[in-house]
Amino acid sequence: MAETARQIADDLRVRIEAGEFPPGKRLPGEPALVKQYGVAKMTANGALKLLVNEGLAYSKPGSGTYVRDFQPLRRVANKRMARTGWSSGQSVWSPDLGRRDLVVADIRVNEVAAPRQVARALGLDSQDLVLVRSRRFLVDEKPVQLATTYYPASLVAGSAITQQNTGPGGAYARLAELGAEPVQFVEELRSRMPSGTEADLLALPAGTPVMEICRTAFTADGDRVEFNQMLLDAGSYVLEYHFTS
Amino acid sequence: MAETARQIADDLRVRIEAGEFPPGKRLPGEPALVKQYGVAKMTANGALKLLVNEGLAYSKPGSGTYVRDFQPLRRVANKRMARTGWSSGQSVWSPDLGRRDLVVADIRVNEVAAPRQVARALGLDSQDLVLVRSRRFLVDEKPVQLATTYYPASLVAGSAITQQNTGPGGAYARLAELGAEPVQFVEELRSRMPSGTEADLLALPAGTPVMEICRTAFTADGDRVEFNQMLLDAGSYVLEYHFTS
DNA sequence: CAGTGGTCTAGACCACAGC
DNA sequence: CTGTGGTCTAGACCACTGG
Repeated sequence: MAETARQIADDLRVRIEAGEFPPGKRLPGEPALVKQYGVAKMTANGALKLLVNEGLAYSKPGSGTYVRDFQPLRRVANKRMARTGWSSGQSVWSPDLGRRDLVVADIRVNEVAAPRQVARALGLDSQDLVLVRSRRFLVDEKPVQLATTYYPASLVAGSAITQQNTGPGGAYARLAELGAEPVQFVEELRSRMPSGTEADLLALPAGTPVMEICRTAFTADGDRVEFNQMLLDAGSYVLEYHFTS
Repeated sequence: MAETARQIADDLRVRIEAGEFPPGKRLPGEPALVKQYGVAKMTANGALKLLVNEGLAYSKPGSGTYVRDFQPLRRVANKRMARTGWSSGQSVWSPDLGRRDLVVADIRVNEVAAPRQVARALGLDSQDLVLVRSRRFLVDEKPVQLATTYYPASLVAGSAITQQNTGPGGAYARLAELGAEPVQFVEELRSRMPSGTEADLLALPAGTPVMEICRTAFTADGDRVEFNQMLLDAGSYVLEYHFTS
């Protein structure tokens, strides 16, 4: 009686966390909330929308509102260091991750003048040409990551990096053949809410942030040979970094 | 004329990105939108709420809705590696960050039985005691980070780590004196929307995600001596990682 | 087909800002 | 004090789901 949308949402949140509504379970619908709490339909809708915007639930129009479940992928930035023995600690999240396939789709390759940000990252002039490879990664048909990679065009001209299929070992193997093997990396990472376009491309439910990663790759000589801009569905990923200090 | 909330928000977003409304500028208010687009007040409110939930704007009740501006801090996980010459590439975001002071507040120290997650991370039994240090970091009076650090109680008993002030060089210097200097680290990172409590503690505007970092610290022998759980205001931080592979 | 979530309207009341 | 954002109501229409 005379509850507010926020209070109804709080109530439901408590019951979700208490396990009354396990992941995947349908929450009480708008008509039920209207009857139970004696509020208007719009208020009930607002309460559910709060939960959705918090990323706790998602709604299927015409069907219901359901508790979300998380099964994030684990992205280990530096695999080689991670393999050394000392880092054998247990994972904090998603320790029992089944191995799921990462499918690459929508590969596009073209050559453009270096955008400002890219030129600065790679140490180029803004008139210099860069090779752009963009692609989309899917897991179980669901997009989880957009990636756009830039290479100095003069460096990779004629190599398989300019093809859709970069060949065995991928782009890094080709760079190594060109005498420009990347061995050192810097990643800059932000998190924010997605734009509408980004939300569409990643098929993001409301209430899901994205993680934006800008990775610069260096050769042993300190030359910058790759700039990779990634956009991850934050609900689909746990990132892992290993380092010494 | 019969615009929907989403369309109005799209319109405003375009104009924001075009520079018509620079950061800090007040957006057209609800009454203005009602008149301009011929919609109901609730629709105008919904349009502005969309922008707020995207993190593009914030509203000051009684005053107006304003375009947000970002001035993130830069957190470099491994400072030592970052100092080496090869990583001298330009920063992608916030290149001209002024040096702002990170103030520590609300330090609480106590001893409890290890929570499950902590026990697993530190390789302890759940009956083992851990020393818990929790604190809040502020920049310009605004909270930007919550941190809770756990140490095996038997390791740090009697040291200054059990005090509010850990002394010169901080906790790591004390660990080094105990023969347990942390030199290797694993960080696991997630991003998600905050709970209501977390949003309050960090004074987060709506539409701001948090980044959750779990860091485990190892000695050269591979012993785990610290577990640090951090919660960052995503709008206030850019993270930077350096590594080889 | 009935039930669901999504959205809009028109009007109302409140708390707060800032003059 | 007036103007602002925040929220609620009661009723309406739509598109979609699922039996």
